[in-house]
Amino acid sequence: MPAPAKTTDAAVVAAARRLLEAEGPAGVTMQAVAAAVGVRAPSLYKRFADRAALLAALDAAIVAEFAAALDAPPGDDAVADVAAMAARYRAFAHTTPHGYQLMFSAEVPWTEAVAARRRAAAAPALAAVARLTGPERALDATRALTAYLHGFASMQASGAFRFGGDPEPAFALGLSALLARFAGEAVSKRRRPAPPPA
Amino acid sequence: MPAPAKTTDAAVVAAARRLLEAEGPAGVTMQAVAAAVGVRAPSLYKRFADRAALLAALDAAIVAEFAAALDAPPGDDAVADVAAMAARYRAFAHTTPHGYQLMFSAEVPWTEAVAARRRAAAAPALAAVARLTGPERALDATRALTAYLHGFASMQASGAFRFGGDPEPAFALGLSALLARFAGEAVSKRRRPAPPPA
DNA sequence: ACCTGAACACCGTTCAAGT
DNA sequence: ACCTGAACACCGTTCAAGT
Repeated sequence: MPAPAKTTDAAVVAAARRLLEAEGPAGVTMQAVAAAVGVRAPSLYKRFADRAALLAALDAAIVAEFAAALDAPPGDDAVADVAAMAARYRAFAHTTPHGYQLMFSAEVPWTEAVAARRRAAAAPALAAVARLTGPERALDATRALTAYLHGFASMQASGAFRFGGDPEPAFALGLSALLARFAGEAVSKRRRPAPPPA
Repeated sequence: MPAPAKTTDAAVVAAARRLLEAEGPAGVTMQAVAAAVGVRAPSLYKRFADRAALLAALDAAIVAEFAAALDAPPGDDAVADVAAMAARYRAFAHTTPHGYQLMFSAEVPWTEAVAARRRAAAAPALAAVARLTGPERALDATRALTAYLHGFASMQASGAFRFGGDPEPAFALGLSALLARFAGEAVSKRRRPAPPPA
């Protein structure tokens, strides 16, 4: 009758999280995770239906980390707030590349629960962008900005931009183009005088 | 002494290409590729050092496909040329998602040869952007644009943007913001009158 | 109730043996 | 020269048997 649990769901996910960042997704094997919590691989199937379910739980933990990393109280400059959030986004992707990439990986099966978590995590970003664009354009603007941030982060992570020098000016150029348009085009460049008539 | 080759490197890569698009990267196993060319898995090791080398050859084939899909003769409107290239970029990613994604996958080991192929494939895009920005800003602008296109394509492929309706207006918004900045800010929006003095 | 060893199907990879 | 079966280490997963 004694059946002492040797571990917990949370401990399993935490072990998976450590393995992910240390070894990449291929290092998150059922055997390695089990060993990290002092158990044999078959025991994990009492807690998670299969490896995909474990990865989905890991994804949930990472989305929470990510949302916390993006979070900051709004200041009085909406442009600066969004720019700062963009910087935090990049910092997270750079600091924890495997965790970041798992959120976009096909290894995490797409379910309604996954989608709901992402929407919840995106809400503060949407709100910050809305302060810049108004509510009408907030969704489109957030999508465009997120695409840009994700594209830059993932290309940098996968080794693109390895030549031709510093990618920072390129990042700044694209970001300022987006923010300027979102804010109504009067932000980071003075208007030039009208061109002379033809 | 007879030792008739049953297949060729090109046939192996072509079989891998078909498997990739049909089943995703996990479907590209040495056994499945071998079976597709009428051979047993160990024979593939006479042609490719290991699965990573096969994937590198597959990547080369895909980069060539991609470059061909982007290619088009320049017209007389540089903005329209870049916008059209962006549309072809998206079309490729949408039509052949697994092929597209392999180019950014960690499964393809990063080597100097891989990097050289990518630079060659990016040259026409760089040239098209240079017609818009001048040579000084062309590299930064191409990087920013590529990040945006890649981000949008990969988020759409991974199922983001599944809610809140059509992602097309978001794509158009971000693209026009980038192109307007690249072209010097006078493209898709009329200047507003100067704000009244404070 | 939870844990375990043994087993199965499936990988990538090596290698001695065939022709 | 190229191909093959057999073998090995390693996966994910199942299940009967232990406590």
